[in-house]
Amino acid sequence: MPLKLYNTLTRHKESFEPLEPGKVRMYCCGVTVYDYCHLGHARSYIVWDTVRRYLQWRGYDVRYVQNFTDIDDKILNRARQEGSTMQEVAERYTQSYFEDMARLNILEADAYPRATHTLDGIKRLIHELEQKGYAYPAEGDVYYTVRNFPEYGRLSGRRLEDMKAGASGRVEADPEAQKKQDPSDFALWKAAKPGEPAWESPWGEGRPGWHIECSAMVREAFRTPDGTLADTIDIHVGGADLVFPHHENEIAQSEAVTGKPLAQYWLHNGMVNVGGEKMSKSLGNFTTIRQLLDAPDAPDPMALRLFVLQAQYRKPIDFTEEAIASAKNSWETLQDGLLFGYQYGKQLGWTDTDDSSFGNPEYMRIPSESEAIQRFQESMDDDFNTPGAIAILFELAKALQKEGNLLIHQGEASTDAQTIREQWQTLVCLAQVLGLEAKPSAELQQADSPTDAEIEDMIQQRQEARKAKNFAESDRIRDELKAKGIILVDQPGGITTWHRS
RNA sequence: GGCGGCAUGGCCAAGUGGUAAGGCAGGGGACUGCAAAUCCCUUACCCCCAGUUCGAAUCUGGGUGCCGCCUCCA
Repeated sequence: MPLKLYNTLTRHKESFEPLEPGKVRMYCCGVTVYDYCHLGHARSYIVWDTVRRYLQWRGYDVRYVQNFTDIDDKILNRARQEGSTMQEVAERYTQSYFEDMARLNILEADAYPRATHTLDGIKRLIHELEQKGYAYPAEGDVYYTVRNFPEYGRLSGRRLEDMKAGASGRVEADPEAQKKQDPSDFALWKAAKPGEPAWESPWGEGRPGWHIECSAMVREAFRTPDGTLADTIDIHVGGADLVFPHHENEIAQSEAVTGKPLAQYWLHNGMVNVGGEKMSKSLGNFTTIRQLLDAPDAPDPMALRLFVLQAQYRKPIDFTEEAIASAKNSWETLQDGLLFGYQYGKQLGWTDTDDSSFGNPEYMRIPSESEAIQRFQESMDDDFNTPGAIAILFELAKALQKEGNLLIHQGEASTDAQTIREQWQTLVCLAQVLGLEAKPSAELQQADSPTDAEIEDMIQQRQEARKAKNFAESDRIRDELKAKGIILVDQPGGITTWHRS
């Protein structure tokens, strides 16, 4: 069964065939570093991180590259506001990006090209476009001649004529409009105004337009071993709001020069909505990742990850209190399953629970033909159907939950230890493919935690109170132990068992 | 106005021709002094209308509603 993915370019699910067998070249459009990332960013990068992990799990050697846009009007404005520099602002939010993503268990890319480090490549590309007749200078700016690229609009499924109506009105207010030969043309290079950061170029001091950096970065980041610039990569991803004009323009820039497709597959993630509306900076309805995760009663970052992956990546998701609350509870269930081995492994007679490799998926050998894994792969192969994949995780987690409960309450499981072990390891391995991981908390033995003997003693006292039908006293003892993390379970026959919560 | 997408139980969400996965939240029962925990059971004809078919949530046409893009945007 092949992996299928929905290609925005064709608007169909297609079988995935990398250019080079076994290898995947994947580029993700990153952030403009002028503010903290919000939940929209979180979704996008969780989704693409998951896609990357899955491709790797499928055996592909993936090169994953994601850029930082560190030259931009918005960064500049921010710097002006706070009397800082573009570089300083960009650096700060680049760092905050890494911090936020690490919390969400998003793996680092293989390379993080930045606009400020790509100036040579950008200028070379603009020069080539100029030579081939796709670009023209105008008063220090350089624009792309959209009319000369017949394929323009193919990715976003629109024609130039159709866009005119909506674009008028706005375009006329745009000061750049005077310099453009056509309203659809877009800037490749912008002349610097006095006091703005600027780079030398054949067209005068200035800075690159937004779209050109990605075209230049893809060429350089995926060079062949002999140093030849890359023409085509396998997968290009980003938010659905980048389809037009950003990705459309990237295609126009790159393909006009190379004559080859920029990417074989274009994948786009759906938006995060708030009250049915897109979460965005301009609407002001955004919540930053750190706001959510640092709030009192904040969800575990994995709960946020779960919230995102519980919807298929192309569909919009609504960010609500209720949804997060639900995700928190869901994560509890999954987390208990992931920690099962740490909690019950010894009791089941597993001999390796103290090994340093215990719980590490890399050391787990699970039967790849198992039903759970087959179904997991089937779901994920269908355009990364993470909700379907997560359902399998829950089935495993619930089965383990049941066994754990039986172990606590009856002292033995209903299945043999080896089968349970396989279930647990399967769960841990598959969850890791989705980036969902639970780490055993380092035995936070509270200082006031009573010893086993003390607990037994108190249970004995409570037993006597119960015999005397002094239930107020027996309940008091039970509550006292509960406050110390000891849960009592009264069994039929007057036996009381206990465990630490 | 143009282009595209979505509409499944209280909430979220899979399923794309054979009579509805999963999560969250509920309900009932067993057990219990009570509770907790545990165990068992349980909740949908898939927006509307018409059509194709032996059979449609699933295909076709029409309608309604919501959303995204067309301006910076993940």
